[in-house]
Parts: sequence; structure tokens; C-alpha cells
Amino acid sequence: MKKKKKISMKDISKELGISITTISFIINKKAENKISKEVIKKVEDYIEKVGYKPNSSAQSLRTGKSKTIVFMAEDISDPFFSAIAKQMEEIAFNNGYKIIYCSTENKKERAIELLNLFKDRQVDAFIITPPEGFEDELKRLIYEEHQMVMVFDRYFDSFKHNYVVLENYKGAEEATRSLYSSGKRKIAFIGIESNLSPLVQRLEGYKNTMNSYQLQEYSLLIKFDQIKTLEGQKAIKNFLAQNPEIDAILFATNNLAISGLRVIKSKGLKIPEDIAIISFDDRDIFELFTPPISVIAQPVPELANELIKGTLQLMKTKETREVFYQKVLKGKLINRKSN
Amino acid sequence: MKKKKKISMKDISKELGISITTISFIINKKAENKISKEVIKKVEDYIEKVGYKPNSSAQSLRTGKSKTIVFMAEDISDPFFSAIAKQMEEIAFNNGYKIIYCSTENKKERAIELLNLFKDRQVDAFIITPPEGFEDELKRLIYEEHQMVMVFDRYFDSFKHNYVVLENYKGAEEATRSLYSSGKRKIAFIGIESNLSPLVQRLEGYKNTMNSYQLQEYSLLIKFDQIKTLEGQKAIKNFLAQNPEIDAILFATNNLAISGLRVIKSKGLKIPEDIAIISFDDRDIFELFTPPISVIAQPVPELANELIKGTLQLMKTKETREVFYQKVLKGKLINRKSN
DNA sequence: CTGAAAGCGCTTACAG
DNA sequence: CTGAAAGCGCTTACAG
Repeated sequence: MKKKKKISMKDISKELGISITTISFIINKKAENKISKEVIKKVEDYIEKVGYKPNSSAQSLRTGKSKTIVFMAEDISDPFFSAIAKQMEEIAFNNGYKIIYCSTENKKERAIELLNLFKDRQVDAFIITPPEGFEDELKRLIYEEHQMVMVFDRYFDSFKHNYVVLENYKGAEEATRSLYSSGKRKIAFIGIESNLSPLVQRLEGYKNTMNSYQLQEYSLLIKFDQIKTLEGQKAIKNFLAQNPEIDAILFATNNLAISGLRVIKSKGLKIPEDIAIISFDDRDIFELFTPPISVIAQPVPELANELIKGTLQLMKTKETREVFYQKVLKGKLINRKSN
Repeated sequence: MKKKKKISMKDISKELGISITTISFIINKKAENKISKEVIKKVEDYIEKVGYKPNSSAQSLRTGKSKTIVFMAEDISDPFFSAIAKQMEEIAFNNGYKIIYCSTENKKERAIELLNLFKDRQVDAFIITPPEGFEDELKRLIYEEHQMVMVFDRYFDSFKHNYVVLENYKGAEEATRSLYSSGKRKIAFIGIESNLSPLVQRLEGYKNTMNSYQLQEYSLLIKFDQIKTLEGQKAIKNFLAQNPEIDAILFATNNLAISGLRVIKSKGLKIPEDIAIISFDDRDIFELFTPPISVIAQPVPELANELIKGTLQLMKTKETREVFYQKVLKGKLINRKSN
């Protein structure tokens, strides 16, 4: 097998005696009724035969489009985000796009830094999970720098933008009701100190439901960077110690639930007899836990699909500032053995 | 805030009255003793001030380098691979590289397909987790297409190549010994039907250790695509039923262990009294399991580091075919409560 | 120590 | 229906 030199349009042009222009038109499907059937066939066959692929750098340079999308996740190694990423990658690739991933760790500073790094490389679109306090930056990015951005998992009310998110309020409502119908009355909510939409909506959903039952609320809000730490666990432990009557907990995120589960395990509490549990977000860990934990699962395939299809679609409709893509998907309560 | 048009070298050249050549040299640190200090400073200050970033498409087109690395993982949504990916991404980015991810699902056909898609786009290097039967393709990629490739997690003996892998034999040996020293004598190995190096080495490590103790071997090898399925669980269940004396199991991968754990749980076996467990690869699920499962953990940060640093380094030493980067890192036995 | 100029491989307005 | 030519923003061999 000989090493084949990379072939260019010029080579094809020479070989076939057809101008580069014509070849370019054919490749980019701009042939339409401009070019004769025979020429099209001739060129396409030849391209197929030699396996020609256009040089994407040259295309980018010429068109100003890089066929690149940046996915700024909260944490790309988190099972939720990596599952989303995997599904998007495939669809994106089939549409000729590549995706670059990065993680904000939910830190505003890091997100800004990342943004600056990417802004000047040619990026066609951003899919962003904005961290706390990123509202103004996001607004600028969209309305002043005129970047194509799709917001994921959370959104802001103060300005219009594209997003795809979960129906968080309803999810929390459904979970709380489910706990109630299991006979629990001292239902607690353990969430995160945050203004991010999913977090406030989950809390709201819980609160309003408790209110409708005229039941007392118990809620604990943990700082974001304490979720996975011993401090976080301590906070949960204290909360439980101070409110020993609590007989059910709705956890606002899976990481929160994992910390909570550690505490509950160490206290020797029985699930669901002593304390019933429902958590947002599914993970294989919940299914394997003893007993299996009930969850509000996010529809990962649908989410990924909307996200990438949506941004692909928006990029096609170019500068039409009026087109907004806003999707709110339903979560699914999966009843296992913990509630 | 006004929208600033993207600035190019020509703009800088005009503004400063310095030729593009000089500016290019300065930006690419090829200034050295060719350009006067003052000019360098003047240019650098200006670049800093206006926040100029070179157009990477133009650079790619000109140099033939895309500053892109493809990471072909077995499954990028698997916690092990996504953790590796996250760490590599950061280092790569700081070195001016972007990484494109994809998943082979351990299927040869898919890997070939992926490779063809990438080959003609300019990619500077591949980091590949080769699936079963990919040996010839890999060899061709390296020796005939002269691509820069770093192999991860597994390697082949039949030709020389760069790789970073775990010391699998030693890990299996250590795990088996540990099970033995807990008093277990009917120690089983549950692995995967595969010629991939880690899988055969783990089996070897187990076998030889058992042999050195003059103990009977019990091994079950499951088909790769059955690992996470009910068939896989059924195979394990049968294996255990046919060999009721088994009092310990070494699982060759975490997914295998998860399937095994389901079976053990459903059979009501007590860990470690009835049956002791050690699994390869750590996952948070093992720590939270009841009881916490002991594992041979892979050193993820070191692995990611070697992987990306290694390929960065190899790319610098360019065409020097003699340079091989081969690293074998030690796993760590973490004793929890299952052995 | 510095610069003019060619050229990487495309796309696209323009001309015929 | 088809083609010649400009130009995207760089890098680098060459000349001075």
C-alpha cells in the first residue's frame, strides 16, 4: 500500500479537466440546475473513487465558519453531562460539526476565562450551562458579541435567549406528592444555596406543594462547593439531628443525595421506614443502592437531541434574531424502593 | 460597548508600521535575536492591548497542523473515560490543542468508520483505545499512514507503538493474594472473552497466583456485549449455581462487578462472609455500596497526564520514528469492606 | 535586524 | 452551463 499524498481540488480539476469552481459547486451541492448531470456525475464518481475530502481549515478560513461548537458544561466528568455530551457528539459529527468540551465547575470566573479563550478562535456556537452570576456575561455574549448561544439546564428571565431545560417545578411537585401519598408528613427538602433556575424551581415546587397540604416545611440549603465534602455531610447530619421528626427527604440533585445517603447510612436509619427518599437526576448508583432509590430522572436522550438539533437549526437560520428555541422537557418519577 | 471587528496581522502591521513578517515572528517566538527588543515590546504591547488572537484556520491551512487531537475512547460516557477526558482536555487546551472525542463501543467496525471520518480532516494526533481486532488497522495507521498515535488502556505485542496502560498483571496478582489472605480458598475470576491485553493479563495474574497456591481455578468469561445485560447476569448466576463452593470473586472490570453485585444481591449472599469481592476500576458506586466494595483503582490523574503530556511531547519530536513512549502505571488496591 | 511576496486550499462574485 | 481570479489570514524561504 503506497502512501497517498493528500489530494486537493486543484488535482481533481487537472485530472478531470474541469474548473475548480465547478467542482466546488458540486461538492457544496450548489450545482442544482447550473451544472450538467454528466459533469456532476463525473466529479462525484471521481471524488468517491479517490476518497477526496475538502480541507476544513481552508473552508473555515474562507467562510469564517469553523464547524465547531463549544459545550461548556458544569462538569464534563459528571455522568449526567457526559451522557449528554456523548449523544450530542454523534449527531454533531454527522452534521459535519465537532464539539469542544470544557467544565466551568460552576464558577463564574472560570467560565469567563474559558469564554475569552474561545471567543477569538472561530467557534460557530456555544452550548452553555451558565454558572451562578453569569447572567450579564451571557447577555453580552448574545446581544453585543452576537454569538450563537444555546443555554442548557438553567435559564434567565431577564432577557430572551435560547434554552433547553427540565420542567423542574413540576418534578419537585410530583416528588413531594409521592412522598405525601406514602404517608409521610414531615417532608424535608435538601437543596443548594443558589439562584440558578432549576434550584429555585425545585425548592418552589416543594414549598408550594407542602403549603397546599398545609404542612410544615423543612429545608436545608447547602453551599455549592460543599455538596461533595464532609462539611456538606455535616450540615445534613446537623439538620437531621435538629429535626428528628423528619420522615422523608427530597434531594435537589444526585450529588446531594449521595452525600445525604452517606449520612443516613452512618446514622443507621432505615429507608424508607424511618426516612423516605427521592432524588433529582438518575444515576446507576441509585438503582444499585440498598434499597434502590427513587428518582426524578431527566430525559437525557431527548435533552441531548433538542440541544444539538436546536443549535444546528438556529445556525441555519443565521442572523434572524427573532428565532428563539426554548424547550422545557418533563422529568420522569421512577418509583423504586425508597419512597 | 461597540462591536469590534476581528483584527488581523495586516491591521497590526498598518497600525504599527511594521511588516507582517516581523509580527508573525514575534508572535511565534521566532524573534530571538533577529528582532530588536523595542520592536518586540511594541508589538507585544499592542497585541495585549487589542487582544489580538491569530486566526487558527489560517494557521492550520498554512502549516498543515490543526492543533487537534482525537480521543477515541471505548465509551466516553463511562466514568473512567470521561474522567480521563476531562483532565486531558485542560492540559491540551493550555497547550493550544483541542480534543475531539468519540466512542468505539469496543466495536472494530465503528472504530474504522470513525477513523475514516477523521483521517482526512486534519488531525495532528490520535489517542486510541483500540477495540478487539483493531490491530492491523492500528498498525497501518501508524506505519503506513504515518499518523501520530498514542494507544491507551491496552497494547499489542506484534509491533512497536506508543502506549500508556495499567500494570494489569500485578493488579490481579495483588487482588488474588488479598482474597487469599482473607482466608478464602475458592476464589473465582469473572472476566471478559477477549484478547485485549488488560483482560488477558488480569486473567493471567489470577491464574498464576492461584497456581502458586496450588488452588483450583474458577473462571467465567463473558462476552463483551453481554456485560451489562440480563444474559450477562444469567451467566454469572449459572456460574455461581454450578460452583456453590465459590467464596470470593475477582471481577475484571467495574461493569462486570456491577452485574455481579446485582446477582449476589438477588441471591441474598452476604459480602464478604459468604462471598468476598474485589473489582478492577474504582467508581463512586463501589464506595457507597453496602458493604463498600474493595477495588484495584486506576490512577486516573497520572494516566491522563501521561497520555496527554506524552502525545504532546511526541508531536514535538516529529518524524523521529524511533521515539516511543511507553508507560505502565501501577494500580492501587483499596481495601474497603468486601474482602 | 526587517520586509516583499508566494502560497496553503478553499469559496464566490463576476463574466461570459 | 462553466471558468478565471481575488482573497480569507497566516508562515516562511529568500533577499537585503
